[in-house]
Amino acid sequence: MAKLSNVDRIYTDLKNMASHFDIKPDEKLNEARMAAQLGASRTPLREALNRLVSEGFLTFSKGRGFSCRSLNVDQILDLYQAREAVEGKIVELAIQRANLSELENIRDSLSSSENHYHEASDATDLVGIDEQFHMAIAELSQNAELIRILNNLNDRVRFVRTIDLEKRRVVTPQNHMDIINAMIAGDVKGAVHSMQTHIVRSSEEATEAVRKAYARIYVPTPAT
Amino acid sequence: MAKLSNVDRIYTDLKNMASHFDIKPDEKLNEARMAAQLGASRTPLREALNRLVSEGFLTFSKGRGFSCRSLNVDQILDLYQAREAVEGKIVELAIQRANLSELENIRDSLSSSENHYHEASDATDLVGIDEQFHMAIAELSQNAELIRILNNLNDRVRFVRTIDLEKRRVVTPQNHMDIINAMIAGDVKGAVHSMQTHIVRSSEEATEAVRKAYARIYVPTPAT
DNA sequence: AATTAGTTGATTGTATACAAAATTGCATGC
DNA sequence: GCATGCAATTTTGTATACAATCAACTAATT
Repeated sequence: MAKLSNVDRIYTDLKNMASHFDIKPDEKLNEARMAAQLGASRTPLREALNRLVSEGFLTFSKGRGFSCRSLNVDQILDLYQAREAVEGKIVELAIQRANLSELENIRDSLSSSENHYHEASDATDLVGIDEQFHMAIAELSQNAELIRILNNLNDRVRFVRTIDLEKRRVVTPQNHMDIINAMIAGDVKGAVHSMQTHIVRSSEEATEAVRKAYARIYVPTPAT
Repeated sequence: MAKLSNVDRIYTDLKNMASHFDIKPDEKLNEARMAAQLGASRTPLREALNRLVSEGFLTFSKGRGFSCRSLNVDQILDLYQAREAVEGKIVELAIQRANLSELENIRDSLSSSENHYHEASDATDLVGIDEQFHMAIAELSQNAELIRILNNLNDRVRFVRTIDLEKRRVVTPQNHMDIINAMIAGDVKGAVHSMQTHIVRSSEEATEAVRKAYARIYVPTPAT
């Protein structure tokens, strides 16, 4: 409906590639080749690349062009900590501003998706379900800026989280239930604490996940 | 030393213009005219514009080009709330990670700049001193992502804060002293609370400040 | 053998041209 | 008077051309 510009399309494609490290960490990317690959000229490509620089997916240095961001544990931990800050505030605001039925809706869709947690075949789905929960709460905060920041943070940790879940296969729907129940009870402190604990727990796996992510990036999968 | 590209220069200029609403809220900007004004062609201009879209200074819609973001109270309050979230976490991390002398340095430069608070002729200086304090603490958090987000938030509220201080002429160095003292004492709860209170207090003036900002934007100053 | 200078090739940086789309102004009809 | 449709004009969207810069390689000098 809302017309998508060519730049938007290129931007989305590139963001996916950068998120999944299809462009390898620190790898310089060739504009002409990439433009051809995406079926466009360098002009709209570079516009999209500039957006991604501002969003932390790429880096740029004059004369040397664009490179994928590097992948290291410190950066990932920084992102998780930023999520703690942002989502703590989000929970606080959501409790203030949401009405009961909105919160109950989230809780209900949570119990119904509990099945999915066990059926879900690949880690991508698991991460998707988790993100959906967090974004649903974020919407209730009614703070466009926090939503925007959280979206960006999610985009940038998604790959590592997916890799993490791929092997561990452990997801914690109980955490989600604790969070939403505390919110329904109006227990701000408890809800914020549950949320932050939930995120910290995820981040603790980050070190190992980054190592796995590297293996995944540099040893191509046999087939899909 | 670090070579600045043309795009970087244009980007910086445009960001200043957008920050100060030299481009009026919701005003569509003409690329050809703007390019001429900045002494460049549309190609690097559009690259810079795309960066600013990603950073929340401008909006873009296909076929209609770029516009300045709109200015309203809700958005400003959202930004202040995001600052609360981010700076709360920053204080927490800075206490964990900074050594005593680093904190004492900030305290010392604070007392020496107290003079400036009274001498400082224009509101721009006052806001600058305030931002410097907040960024100094942010550096001690050693979290690049939180620093990055805070920089962006500061850029986007600066104009309104400046307008606010211009008339009120009231700045609260005591707040800063309370924050840094609590940090030196290792009082995490107290420090976070002081920081957030400090920000909330500022945000309470936002409604009035936005009104003043509008007056400033649409009634050009006689001369400089 | 190591280092530096020079040369070549590839890649980025920017201007410009042109095509596509949107806006404006005007005329026409209701 | 107001809305509607069409033409003219402006503005945006993208490709391409070319200039400036960088990287890689070779060759010469110490």
